Formats: sequence, structure tokens, C-alpha cells
Amino acid sequence: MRDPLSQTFAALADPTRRAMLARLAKGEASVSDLAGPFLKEMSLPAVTKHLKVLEKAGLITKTRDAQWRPCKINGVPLKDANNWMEQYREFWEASFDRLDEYLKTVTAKKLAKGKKNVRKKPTE
Amino acid sequence: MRDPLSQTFAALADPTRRAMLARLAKGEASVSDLAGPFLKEMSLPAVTKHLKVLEKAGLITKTRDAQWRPCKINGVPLKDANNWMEQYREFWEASFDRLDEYLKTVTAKKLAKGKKNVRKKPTE
DNA sequence: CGTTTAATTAACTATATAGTTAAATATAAT
DNA sequence: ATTATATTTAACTATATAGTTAATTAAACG
Repeated sequence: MRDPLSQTFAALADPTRRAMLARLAKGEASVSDLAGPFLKEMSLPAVTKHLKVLEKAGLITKTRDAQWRPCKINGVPLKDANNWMEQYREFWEASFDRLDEYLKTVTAKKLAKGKKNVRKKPTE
Repeated sequence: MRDPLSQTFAALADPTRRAMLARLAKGEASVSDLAGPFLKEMSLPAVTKHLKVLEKAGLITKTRDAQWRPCKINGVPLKDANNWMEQYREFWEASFDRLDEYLKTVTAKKLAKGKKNVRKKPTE
């Protein structure tokens, strides 16, 4: 069995499951509600499996209402994931700065090049 | 091929790789530097593979210095992952509130139960 | 040149993941 | 009791992932 954080990230590493979470962010939904947008791409059992992955990761909880299984989003594991990520904030902020600097450099070079191209045959 | 966000989360879904990022957060390191703490648990080719996963996800970049391959952390994909996650902040904050409420309820119940237990054989 | 150090590639194995179809279960409705 | 709806389970397949050992490449060193 995997550590909880790995399980969370693994669960998030799939666009179908992320879309399901996005849907659940708008409110509770049954399995078939959640399946709706995907039934052209995959079968219902496939959806059930995706939900099981999310459930085992603790990202959703399923309850019972007659023959329906209403699902609800649970933020706790996302909080842990976010806490883990926060310790790297400086790196993505730094990389933004670097991109910023890079763009400035490129712009400066382009301008220089532009100038150069103007006087095609230099006097020397 | 997978979408970048899925690739990022998949790369993070492994404790070895997260430990490598933690090491790289402290500064550049060669492959053998990074391998060091894991060579009791796995072989060098396994380490190479983990680094390749991180590299393909854009989380690290490898350069060359003689026979060494210094690795550097790259925050950009973490930024995207964080941006994705931010949209769920309300849910983990809400769940914290719920836990808070829950703990209060439990405490209240415990107190009530404690009182009950004091008068073991009620007068009625 | 031959050897050592650093790292990768090749070839292979085991297990996990993501999907399928068909059958089963659970609840409600007729 | 039978049927319809919602969902899951079983059994299976294909591909991806994580690891192995042995061989290979790349650069530096004596």
C-alpha cells in the first residue's frame, strides 16, 4: 500500500478524475451524474473504477440514497498536497522571475539585432 | 502522451522522486549525489529512471559537467499544479472547519457522558 | 593506451493501471 | 412477482511503471 500523499497525487494524475472533482466542486452528484460527460469515451464500470481511486485517496466520499450513490468532494488530502507543495513556492516564483528576466533579455537582443540590421554593411 | 498536469502529478506520486526534489531544493546535485540515499533500496539505473520521469515532467533539468550530470529543480510545473489546486482551497479550508466543529461536538459529548457516568444508578 | 568514475541503455520481469464486456446486486416502481 | 434503474463485481486484455542485471558510453586520470 502507498503512502497517502503518493496516493493523492496519483489520483490527481488523470484528467477524467480531475474533471470529476471539478464537477463535485459544484455540489454533490451521483455516479451517473458524474459519468454523463464521459460515457462517449468510456464505459460505466470505468467510471466506477475512477471513483474508487478517488475514494481510496480520500478525495471523495460516497453515501447512499436509494439506488443512487451521491458523491461529495473531500478537501483534506488536497490540503496535505498543498502543504507539501508550498515548500517549493520559492522555486516557481523564482522561475517566473527568471522567465521575466529572459523575456527582457530577448527583447533587448531583438532591439539590438534590429539596430544592427539597419546598418547592413558596417563602415569597418 | 499525457497532458502536462497529469504528468506533473504522476511524477510527484512517488516518495523517492519527492525526496529527490527535496534534495534539489537545497541546490544542484549530480545523479550520484541524488542516488546516494537510495542505493541501499534500489540500483543506479532505477535512480536514472526516476530522474528521467522528473525531467520529462519538466520538474528538473539536467546539464553536463565532465562526466557528471548536475540536476536543477524547475518550479514551473509546480506552479501549474498549484494553480490547479488553488481552485479547491475552499474545500480543504471548509473541511478544516468541519473537523473543528466535529472536535467541539466530540468534546461536548464526552463532557455529557462524563456527567452521566458520575451518577451511575439514576434516581428514576 | 588502459583504467577508473559517472551515468545511461538494453533486455527482461513483475505488478499496477485503465480499459473492456457480461453478469450480479440493490432499490424502486408496476 | 416482474421489471426497470443505478451501480458494482468478475474476468479478462493491453499498456505503463518500477525494478533488476549486464553491457555500453563518456570523460578524466595515471
